[in-house]
Amino acid sequence: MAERITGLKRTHYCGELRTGDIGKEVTVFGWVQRQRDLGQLIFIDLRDRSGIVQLAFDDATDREIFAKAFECRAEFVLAACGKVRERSSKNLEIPTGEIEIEVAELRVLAKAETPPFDIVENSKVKEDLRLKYRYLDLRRPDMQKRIIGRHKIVKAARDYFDENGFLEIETPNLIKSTPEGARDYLVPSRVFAGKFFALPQSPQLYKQLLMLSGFDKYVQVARCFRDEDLRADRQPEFTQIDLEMSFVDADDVMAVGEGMVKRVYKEVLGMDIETPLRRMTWQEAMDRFGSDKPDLRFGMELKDLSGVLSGTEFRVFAQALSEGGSVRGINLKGKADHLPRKEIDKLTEWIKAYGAKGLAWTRLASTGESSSYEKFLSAEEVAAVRSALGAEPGDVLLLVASPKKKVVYDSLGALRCELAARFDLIDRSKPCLLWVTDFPLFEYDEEEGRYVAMHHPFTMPKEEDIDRLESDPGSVRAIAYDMVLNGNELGGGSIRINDPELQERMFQALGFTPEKAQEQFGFLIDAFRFGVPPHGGMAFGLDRLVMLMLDCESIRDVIAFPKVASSAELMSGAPAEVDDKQLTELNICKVQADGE
RNA sequence: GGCCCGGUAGUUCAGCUGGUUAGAACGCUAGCCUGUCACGCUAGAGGUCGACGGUUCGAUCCCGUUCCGGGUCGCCA
Repeated sequence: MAERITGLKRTHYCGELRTGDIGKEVTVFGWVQRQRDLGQLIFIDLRDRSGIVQLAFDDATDREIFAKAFECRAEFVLAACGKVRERSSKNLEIPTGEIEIEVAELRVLAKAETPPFDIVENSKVKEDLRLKYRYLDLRRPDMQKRIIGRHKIVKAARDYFDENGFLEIETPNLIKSTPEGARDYLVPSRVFAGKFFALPQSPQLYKQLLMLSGFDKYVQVARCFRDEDLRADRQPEFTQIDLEMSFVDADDVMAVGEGMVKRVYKEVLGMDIETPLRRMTWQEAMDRFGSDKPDLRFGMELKDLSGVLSGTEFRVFAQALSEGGSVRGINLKGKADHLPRKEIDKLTEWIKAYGAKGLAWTRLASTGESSSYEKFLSAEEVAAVRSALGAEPGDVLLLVASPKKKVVYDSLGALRCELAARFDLIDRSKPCLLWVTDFPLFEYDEEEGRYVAMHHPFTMPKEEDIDRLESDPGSVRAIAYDMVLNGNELGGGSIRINDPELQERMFQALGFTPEKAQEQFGFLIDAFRFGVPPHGGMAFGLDRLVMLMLDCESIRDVIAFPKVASSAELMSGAPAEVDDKQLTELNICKVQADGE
C-alpha cells in the first residue's frame, strides 16, 4: 500500500544540494536510481529531474526506516526527509557527491515494477522499445536534458520576439484543405456529411490575413501536419516558429530571423553567432555544393567540367552535354590510398539512388594511377580536367555526367557529404549558418507536366524577373530565403505577393484557372481586395533547430512523444480502429480489407 | 511504392560448415556483508531464436512469404 504525501512539501530538488546545505532539514522527492545494501548500511540514490542525491540509512540508528529502505527497488517513488550531512567518503564524480541525507522519515509514495530497461544515461536500448515505454525513456537524464533544452530554446525565442514587438496569435488547426503541396491530414466533419477539415501544413494563409488585419508583427509556435513519409529529420506532426511582418523587405525579415537564432544560441548554449549571416544565392549554392542547403564546414566543391569537355569524343560525356546537361566533378584530396577501387564501385552503386547512371573516377594512388574514363579522353582533355579539379598525387577525382543538371547536382552534392562524413572532414567546432537566397520561383514537375511553385503560390518574384513570368517561368527568381545550419534547412520564407493583379498572373503561370484559384484560395483573394500591406515572413523548424543545437542524431530525440517511420505511435498504438458508431456519425462507410 | 540494414534471456550482444543441454555481461530473485556510490561475494530463476511455410534424418543457421524497427530514394508547395 502506497503511503500518502500528506504534510510534506519539497524543500529542494535532489541535484541542487551542496556542502552549503549541510545541517539543513530537507524534504526531497524522487525515483530510486539504485539501492546499495551493505548489510548494516543502505544507500539509495534518489533521482529527480535535477539530478541525484544519496540517502543514507543505518540499521543501528533507526531499525524501522532501515527495514523500509531495504524493501526499496529501482524506480520506487520516495519522499525522504532528513538532515543534510557531509559524507564520510566523498564521490567527486557527481555534483552532490560531498553530501548525503541522513533520512529521518521515508515514505514509499509508489512502488514500481522492474522497468524493461535501465533508466540510465547513454542507453543502448533499441529505439522501438524506448518508444513503447517512452514515459520511462523520458526519465533518463539525457532525454530530460533534451526536453528541458527544448523548453529553454522556445522560451528564449519567445522572449526575443516579445521584446521586438511581436504578438503571438493562434491560428486554427481545423482548416480547409489546399491540395497544393504536401498531402493533408483530413478530419471528417460530423455536421457536414462528406466534407472534411484539413490539419494545417503551416499557418501560411492565416498569418497573411493577420497582416491584412493590422497585426504587423506576428509570431506563433505552431504545430503543423504533413501526411508524408518520415525521415530522421521529419515527423508528420512538427512544430514551427512561424513569423510574419508587414511593411518590410527581405532584409528586415532576415535580420529578425538571424537575430532570433543569435539570441537562442547565446542564451541556451552561451555561443556567439556572428551576424549578419553570410548569404549565398541558390545558383551559387547549387554550382559549388550541389545543394540548396550546403554544408560549408568542409570544402570539396563541385567543379563544372562542361567547358573543358565540350569537344570530347567520349560518348557518355558528349551525350550528357549535347542533351543540355553537364559534367561536374569533385576532388577527394589525398585519400586515394584510403578509397580502394572496391569502395569506389560501391559508391557507384550508391549514387544511382540519386539518378546518376554511374561514377567516373580517377585514382592517383601511391601505387599507381588508374581511371575509369581518362583512356577515352584526349591528353589535353585529361590535363584540363585534372587541372580544373586541382588534382595532385594522392587525390581521387569523382565525376558525374548527366543530361539532367539536377541529377548531377543531387548526386555529387550527396556524394560530397557522404565522403566528408566518411573521412571525417567536417569541422564540428562551431555551427555554420548561412542564408540561401534567390530561389527559383517555379520548379518543373515532370509528372504533372507543368510548373509548380517551389515555395508556395504567394511568393513574390524578383522585380527584374517579373517580365518573364509567362515567357520563361523557369528563369524567374523568387524573393525567398532559407536559413541553413550545418547542411540542414533550418527555416525559410519569402516576401509575399500583395498585388492582386500579380497574384492572378502567378496563378495563371501555375496553371490555375480563375475558377480553381477562387475555389481554393477565394477567401485570401477576396481579402486582398481590402488593402493588404506589403508583407513577408518565415518559419523555422523548431524540432530541427533543437536537434542540431543539442547535437542529436534524430528529430525524435527532441520530441517527447514522436512517431516511428510508419507514422505509428508505438506507446499508444495510434492510429487505431474506431467504433462503427463513430464512423456512422461521421458518415463514413467502413472499407473492407482486400480480398474480402 | 523501391533499395539497404536489423530482429536470439528483461536489456545489450555472441553463437563455427545445418548436428546432443542455445552462451556471456548487465539486470532480476534469495542469502551474506558498516561507507558504498556501476558496492562486493555466493547461489538461483529466466528463451515461441519476430511469425508462418518450405528444404532436410535434423533448421537460430539455408530458401520463400510476412510482421516489426532503422536508414535512404521517391515524396515533403
